[in-house]
Amino acid sequence: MENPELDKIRDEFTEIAGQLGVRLGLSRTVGQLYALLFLSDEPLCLDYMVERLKISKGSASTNIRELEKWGGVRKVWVKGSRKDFYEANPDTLKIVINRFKSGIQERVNEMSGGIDKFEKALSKIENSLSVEEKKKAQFYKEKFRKVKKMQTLINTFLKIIPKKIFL
Amino acid sequence: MENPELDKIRDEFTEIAGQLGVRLGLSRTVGQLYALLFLSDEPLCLDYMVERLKISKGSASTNIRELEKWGGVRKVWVKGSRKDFYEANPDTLKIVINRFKSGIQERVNEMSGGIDKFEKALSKIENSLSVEEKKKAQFYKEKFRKVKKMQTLINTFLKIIPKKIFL
DNA sequence: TACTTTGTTTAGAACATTCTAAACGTTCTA
DNA sequence: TAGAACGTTTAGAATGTTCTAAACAAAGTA
Repeated sequence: MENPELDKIRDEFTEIAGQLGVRLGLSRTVGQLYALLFLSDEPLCLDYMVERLKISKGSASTNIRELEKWGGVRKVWVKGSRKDFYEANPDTLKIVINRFKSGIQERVNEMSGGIDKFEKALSKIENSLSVEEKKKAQFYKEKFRKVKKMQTLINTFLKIIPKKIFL
Repeated sequence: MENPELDKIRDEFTEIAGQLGVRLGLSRTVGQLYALLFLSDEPLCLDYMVERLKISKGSASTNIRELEKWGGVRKVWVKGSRKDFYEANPDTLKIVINRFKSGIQERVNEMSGGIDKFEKALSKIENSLSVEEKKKAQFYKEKFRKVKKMQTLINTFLKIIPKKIFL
């Protein structure tokens, strides 16, 4: 059943997937877990993954749930076993894209909040500023507006992504 | 010239930009440096940035060049000074997008190479496999083809991005 | 040539992340 | 109810990243 050549290919594939995981802001292990499930024609239990990837039970547990959170895997029930089994969500591309989108959106929105705050702060102190300082404040305001415009563009764009990429 | 309120706003803005830098796979300091230049109406020298951000000269030197590499800033020559001065590339959005694109593309291409290698390796050993193993090898091949398809989609999409977002 | 100014490189410190191992809690089984 | 089988949590180890400080290199100035 176990062929060393086939196993080697699988192991190297998971390794590459691990690097992709890191790039996506997840951990290496998350990527490896997904790859292992992606290359399996049946659901796998934690013990198996621990064995295959040579990782600890704790790490497997934590990371598989992280992966679940991102919609990368789902728990499946296997009759006759008390273990948790998992299978890969086959829609890999969607997972990757969602990971990206929410990552960007999160940060963009966080920034939006900050900018609003700054603009208010500027307006508040504007009157007490010298002519020179007023000029600077005005300059800042323009820059902030520019950032906001950028955020709007990004948000609009993110909304288009799924439509465009799944045509 | 220095107004504490204005300075506070600038400092908080650079702080947020630092977090954005991290999200983009650059360092915090890179983000902060860009923000500082972005909010300045004149080119700044390294000493000034060291002073403002309370970072070391070495860090400033290394990170400003990283930023330069990504097209975020450019060196400008200021008459009467031997120092290097920098100014922000005003096209922030383009920088961010380029950063993303090349980051993804790099990884996708790296993966493509790996997949090709795997497919060749599979073809090579195919004959020496048992019936059961052959089935597994076939299964792997299908999966690899799926990954390749995904990569093609992503590449196509990345080519569209600039057209769509700058309309 | 000696000194100053400026930017770069690098060894190691500080920090953040992610892993492991072990303790723990829960649920099932005998 | 005792023990086994699992998954989860957590303290600390291992690892990786990015910073600082200091030595260094280069190039101008006196």
